[in-house]
Amino acid sequence: MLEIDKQSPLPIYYQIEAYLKQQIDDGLLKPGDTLPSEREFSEQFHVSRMTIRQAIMNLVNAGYLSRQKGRGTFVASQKIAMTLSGLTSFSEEIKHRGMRPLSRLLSYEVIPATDRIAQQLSIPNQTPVYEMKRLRLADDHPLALETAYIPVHLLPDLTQDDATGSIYAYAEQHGLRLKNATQTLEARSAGPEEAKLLTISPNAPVLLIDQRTYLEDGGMFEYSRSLFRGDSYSFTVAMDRI
Amino acid sequence: MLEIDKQSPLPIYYQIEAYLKQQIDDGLLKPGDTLPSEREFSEQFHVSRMTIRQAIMNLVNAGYLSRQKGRGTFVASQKIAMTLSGLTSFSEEIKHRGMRPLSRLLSYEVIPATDRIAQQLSIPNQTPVYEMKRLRLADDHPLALETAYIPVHLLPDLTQDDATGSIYAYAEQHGLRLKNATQTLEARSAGPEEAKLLTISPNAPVLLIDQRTYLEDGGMFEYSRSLFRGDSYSFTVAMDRI
DNA sequence: CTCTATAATCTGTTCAGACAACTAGTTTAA
DNA sequence: TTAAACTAGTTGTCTGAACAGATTATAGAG
Repeated sequence: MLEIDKQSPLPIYYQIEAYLKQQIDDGLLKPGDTLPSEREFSEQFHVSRMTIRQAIMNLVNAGYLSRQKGRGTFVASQKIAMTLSGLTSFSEEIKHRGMRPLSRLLSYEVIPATDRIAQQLSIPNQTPVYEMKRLRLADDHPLALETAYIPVHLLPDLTQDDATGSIYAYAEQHGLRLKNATQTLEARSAGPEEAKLLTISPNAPVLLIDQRTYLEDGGMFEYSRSLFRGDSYSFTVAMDRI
Repeated sequence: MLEIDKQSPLPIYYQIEAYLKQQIDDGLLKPGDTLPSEREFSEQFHVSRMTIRQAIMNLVNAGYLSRQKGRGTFVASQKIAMTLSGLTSFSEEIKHRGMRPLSRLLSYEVIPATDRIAQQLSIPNQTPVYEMKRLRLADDHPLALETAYIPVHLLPDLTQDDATGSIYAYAEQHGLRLKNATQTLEARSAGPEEAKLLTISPNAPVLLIDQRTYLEDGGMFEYSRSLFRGDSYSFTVAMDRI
């Protein structure tokens, strides 16, 4: 039974939201199950119906619940929720698939932005940017080849050591607030050098993923281009409102 | 200037939402612009602040706006909104890219579901399903090869003619409410027959997209597998909360 | 026993107001 | 001059209430 702490700095709706999400993740609430009505929740937790509503609506948007006017609130099928709440960090994703992630830094330098990179990052030509090439491995098997570009002025003190770990974590520790990203996927054939690094034969199919990462204030943080081995990586995405 | 119709069957928040979306799409509100505060809107439209909030929050979730506590509400960069509101129909997407979509029905039959298809559709083995193969063209150039499976009991009266047009539209006209879909993408090499139909050389890279479409009640509507030409198709997706 | 009207229950929408937390600019004190 | 305190403005959270619209169960009429 959930105890709500109205004194907590965490909002009440957030506490209820986390509680329900836990119940679903733990399997105590199964897909198709009917949830108590808003009024019942409201009395049970001694909070306003609008507060309950906010918790429920967030879970509906995240794909955990579904509701129908006049009928009630139901637990949604699980797969959608998994893919809708976008976990993006390479390390997290590999761990989630039950493998051990590893990165090898192939190169690290500061270069003036070329036309294409400047355009992708929405910055003037020749602006200094970090260029970092990394080989991504899962259980010691090469999985992807990534080239990332970040404007130097956003992270002026970044060192080669920092680049070995998670850049996202480093950025957030230095006051940058990342908000969202867009990815563009395409099928390509691997070139000779790429094939060698990924230990596949030349012209084998690879998934080319261009990623643009945005900051809270709307500015761009990073542009990266990755090549994933076609035989060992697939990408899943959920879409609403067809 | 927007006139709100409080007698309209359309909710007030929805009218405000549509009005703001229009302003953004028309370029009257540009990325980075600051919106009036909630209180100002509230007085301007003579509605409660909570109603304004609901309109704004929906647009924030759709990627059109962003907000910061203590600062205000701002128009977000456009690309994200475009990809976040998931337009999925092949025809719509091709039109959106300024091309002319066309479908050629290659085969249409009712078969008992094989293991793989039954599993993908969450139905018992051997259940009758429609199998429809279509070649998708954009401006008369072959773009994709699609094989779709739909349980017969969901659309018992489907004819070959119906299958030539939009199945989604047909399903909705017959009382089925589609809710969402998941897509899994992978890079592959084209086989000999596939290559011939797509007019590419054998072993050329193709994008394999598996799609599962769900109904409002949580049941599955369709499983389809498409092969897109790697040289002429890319797929974009937006992700929140990194 | 069947069909229809009614009632109860549910989510959806809207309101007016209150206080908290954060931001940015201004004023005051050292 | 500089730093701290204050203030006005903004979004975030929460309350309690009311009515609308959809769905389901129930009671009553035929």
